[in-house]
Amino acid sequence: MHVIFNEVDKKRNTIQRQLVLNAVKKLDIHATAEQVYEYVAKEHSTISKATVYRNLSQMAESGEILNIGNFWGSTHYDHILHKHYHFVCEECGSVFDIDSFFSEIDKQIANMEGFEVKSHNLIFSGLCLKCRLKKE
Amino acid sequence: MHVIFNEVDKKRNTIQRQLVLNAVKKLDIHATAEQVYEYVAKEHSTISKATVYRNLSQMAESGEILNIGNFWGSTHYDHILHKHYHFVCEECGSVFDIDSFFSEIDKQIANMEGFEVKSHNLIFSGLCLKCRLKKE
DNA sequence: TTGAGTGCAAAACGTTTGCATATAC
DNA sequence: GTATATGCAAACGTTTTGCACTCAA
Repeated sequence: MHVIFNEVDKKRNTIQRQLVLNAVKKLDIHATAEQVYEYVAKEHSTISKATVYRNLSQMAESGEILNIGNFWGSTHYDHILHKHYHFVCEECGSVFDIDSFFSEIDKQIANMEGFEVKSHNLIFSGLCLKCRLKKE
Repeated sequence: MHVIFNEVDKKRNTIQRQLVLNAVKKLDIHATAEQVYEYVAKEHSTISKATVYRNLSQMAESGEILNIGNFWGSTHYDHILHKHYHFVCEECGSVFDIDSFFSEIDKQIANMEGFEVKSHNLIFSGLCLKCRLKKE
């Protein structure tokens, strides 16, 4: 677990790149590009959204972070790299980690259908604790 | 399985509404709003995209069709209502039905985390047969 | 008759792109 | 020095909205 991604991918180690990655980690809320932008802009107000988008896409491509899908109209990123799932609250849109993983099911589906299954993404939805309590 | 959705939801039975629902069924490709629009426009050229979007959202809300998520930048809809999963080809973007369903896992997650889990969405990705064969 | 549904055009939204400039290497 | 990354503004594709009009009930 000590791969230096920047060297592998030959990416320049810019301040912006560091700030974007740091934001995803520090925010720790499965942040969107917008949330990362707002966070980074506080300390480095000249950063542009394009740079945030470019870095997030690149880092997801290289595996430094994870693109966990599009919920509530935006792409969310995760800094936790081990395989796990997510829960999205249908009321407030918050995203939570679900620390389970079914490693066998890709093979099951591949055998059934003849596809080359490379991965799967499992999203639970419902009400988070906060919103559940608010409802009564 | 003979619920008359229009009566339940008090929706007017417009030509456009019928055409949109029919398109989702006839296309049978987990169509996007754009695909539904193009299909319907062939027989009813005056329909507007806004009407297609409005009807798709409404029908997904009421349960007449299923919003199966946002892949490749667009929301896809399914006319098959029984619980099942999907496979998205990362090469061509085609969406296929996977006729499996793990009915117990919502409860497992709920017990673990204290959320009110209402449903889950499982998306497999990889290469479809066509794209797999094209690759060699 | 009347208000839910429509068509249109404009706007909103998230995201990507072209280009001149800045900077990491 | 050079080419990659940046900032900006403009463009993009998807989806939503305001409004006057239409038509299903």
